Amino acid sequence: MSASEPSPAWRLVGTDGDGEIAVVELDGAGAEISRAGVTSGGLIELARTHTDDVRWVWSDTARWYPPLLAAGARVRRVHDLRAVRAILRTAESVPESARLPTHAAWSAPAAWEEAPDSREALFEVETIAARDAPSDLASGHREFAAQLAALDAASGRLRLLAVAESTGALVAAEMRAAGLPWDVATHTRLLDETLGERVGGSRRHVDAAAAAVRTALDDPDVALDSPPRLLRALHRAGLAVSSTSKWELEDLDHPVVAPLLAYKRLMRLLTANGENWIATWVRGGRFRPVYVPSGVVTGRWASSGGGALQIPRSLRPAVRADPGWLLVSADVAQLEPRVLAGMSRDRAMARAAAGTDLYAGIVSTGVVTTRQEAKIAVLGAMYGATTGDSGRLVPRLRRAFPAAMRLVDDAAVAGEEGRVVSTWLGRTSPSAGSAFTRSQFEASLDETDAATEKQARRRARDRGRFTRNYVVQGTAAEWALCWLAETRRSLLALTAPGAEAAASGPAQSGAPHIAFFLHDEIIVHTPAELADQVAAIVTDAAARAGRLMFGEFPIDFPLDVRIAPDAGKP
DNA sequence: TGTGTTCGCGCG
DNA sequence: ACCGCGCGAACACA
Repeated sequence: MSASEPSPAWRLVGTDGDGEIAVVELDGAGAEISRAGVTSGGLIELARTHTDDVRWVWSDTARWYPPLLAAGARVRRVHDLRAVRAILRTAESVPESARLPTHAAWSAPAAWEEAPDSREALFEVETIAARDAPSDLASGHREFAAQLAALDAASGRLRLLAVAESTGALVAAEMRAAGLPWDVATHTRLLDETLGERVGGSRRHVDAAAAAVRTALDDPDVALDSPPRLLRALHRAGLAVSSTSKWELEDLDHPVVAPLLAYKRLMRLLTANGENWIATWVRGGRFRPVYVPSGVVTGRWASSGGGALQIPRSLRPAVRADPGWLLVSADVAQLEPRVLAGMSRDRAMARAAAGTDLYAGIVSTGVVTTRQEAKIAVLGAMYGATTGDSGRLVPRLRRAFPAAMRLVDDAAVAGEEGRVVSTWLGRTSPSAGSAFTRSQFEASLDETDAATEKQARRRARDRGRFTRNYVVQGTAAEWALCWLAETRRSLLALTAPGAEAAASGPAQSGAPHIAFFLHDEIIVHTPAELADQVAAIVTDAAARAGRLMFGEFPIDFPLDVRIAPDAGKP
C-alpha cells in the first residue's frame, strides 16, 4: 500500500456499461487518473508490455487471468477482490467501523447466513461467489475503495495476507495453465508392477489377493467391496471387529488380515489412480487439476478434479520433467510446530527446532525419550488429543514449552466457549454454528437432562479441537503462501530482466515455473541448466517467508531439496 | 434412474 | 482417535 504518487499505483480492469473491457489507472489512494476501453487483444497486449510494479485489480483471478495466460501473457502483481473480500468480511482485526459494506451482488446468500454450520452451504456460497463476483468497473471500484479502507484500518499483517492471498490466486491459475509434467509410461509401468498384468478385465495381483481372502475366510462368495457385507463375513469367521477399516484390521492376528489389507491397497490404487484416471486427467503429458486457493476454511488450498492433493507417494515417479528439464522438489520438515513456535514466541521450542529435525531437538531437551514419542506428543498437542499415548505425553510438552502450549490451549478454550480465533496474519475462523449455539443454550437450561448436557459437552470439545488446530494449520498455510509468493517473484526476476521475457508464457519461453504446490511442498519445473539457481531461489524464499511472518524471531524453516528428472522420493 | 449419505483411504 | 480435505463405491431412498 504505497503513498500517493504521480504515477499509477493500481490498474483496475472490468467491464463497462456495454460489457466492453475498460482499464482504469488509479493513484495510491485509489483515485482515478485515466480510463481507456480496450479489446481483449488489447488487454493481452497491456499485460505483455506493462511489466512494471503497478498492481492489477480485478474481480476474480479465475475470471480474468486464464485468457491472458493462454495468450502467453503474465502479470506480476494483483489484488484479487473476491479473495481479499473473503478474508476481510470476517477478519477480527478490521475495526467495526471499517467493515465491508454488504453489497447485494458480493454478499453471501441468505442460506449461508442462516445455516453457517452447514459445510454444504459454505461450499455452495463459495461457488456462487466465485461465479458471481461482479466484474463491472463500477462495482469493482467501489469494492476496491472499501477494501483499501478496511486494510488501512487493519493490521500490517492482514495487509500482508491480502497480498499473499492474491499472489496465490495467480500461482493457482499459472499452475493449471502450465500443468504438472506427467509421464504416462512410468505411471503405467508402476500400475503393472503393483497390480500385476491385466487378465481379462482384472489384474493378476488383485485377483490373487481376493482369492487369498476368500480362502482364509472359507467363503467363496464374500463381497470384498461392500463394507457391511464384508463386516458380516469377518464376524462369521470369528473376528470381533466393529468396522472393516485398515487400522482396526492391522491389530488382528488372523490369516485373512494380510491378503485383505493387500486387496484394499491394490483396489484403492486401481480405482483412484488407475487407467481410468489417466484417461480422464492426463492430456499431452500434463496433469491439469483446478486448484482452489483457500478452498479449506483454514486457508489451505483445495483442489477439484483428479484428486491433485492426494496423489499417492508411490506414483510420484510419474511426475517427470520434459527432456532437457529437471524438477526441483522442496518440502519443509515439521512446518506446523515451527509456525507454532514462531507465533507463540516460544524460545525453548524455537531452540528445539534449530536443527533440521524438530522431533530430535525435542528429544535432546529430555522431555521425551524417543523421536516417535516427540512426534506423537507434538501432533497430539496440535490436534487436541486427550487419550492414549498422545494424551499422556502432551502434559510433558506443556511443562517444556509453556508459551506454545498456552497458545493452542487458549485457542481450544475460545472454541469451546463459542468464540472465533484468528491465525497469525489475521484470517478468522468461521463463527460457531447454530447447532453449536442451540446445543449450549439447551444444556444451560434448568430442566436440561444428562443426554443434552453430554451432547453439548461433546460439541464444545469438538469445536475446541477445531479452533486449536485452526490457528496452527492456518498460520502454516500463510507461511506456505509467503514461500510460494517469494519463490514466484524470484523466478520471474531470474528469467525476466526485460519486458520481452516476461511477455512469454513459461513453457514457450523456456522459463522455470512452479508446477505443483501441496501445503508444505513446492515443485518447480525448470530447464536443467537453471536447476541449481532455482534450488537456491526456493531455499532463499523459505528464509524470506520466515522473516515476513515472524520478523527476527529465531525460528528456522529447513527444506529438503531434491533436483532430479522425477519427483519421486528415494 | 437419479440424488444424497456413509464408509474408507489417499494426502498434508 | 486426534485436525483439515477430495474422491469412488456401495447403498438407501425417492
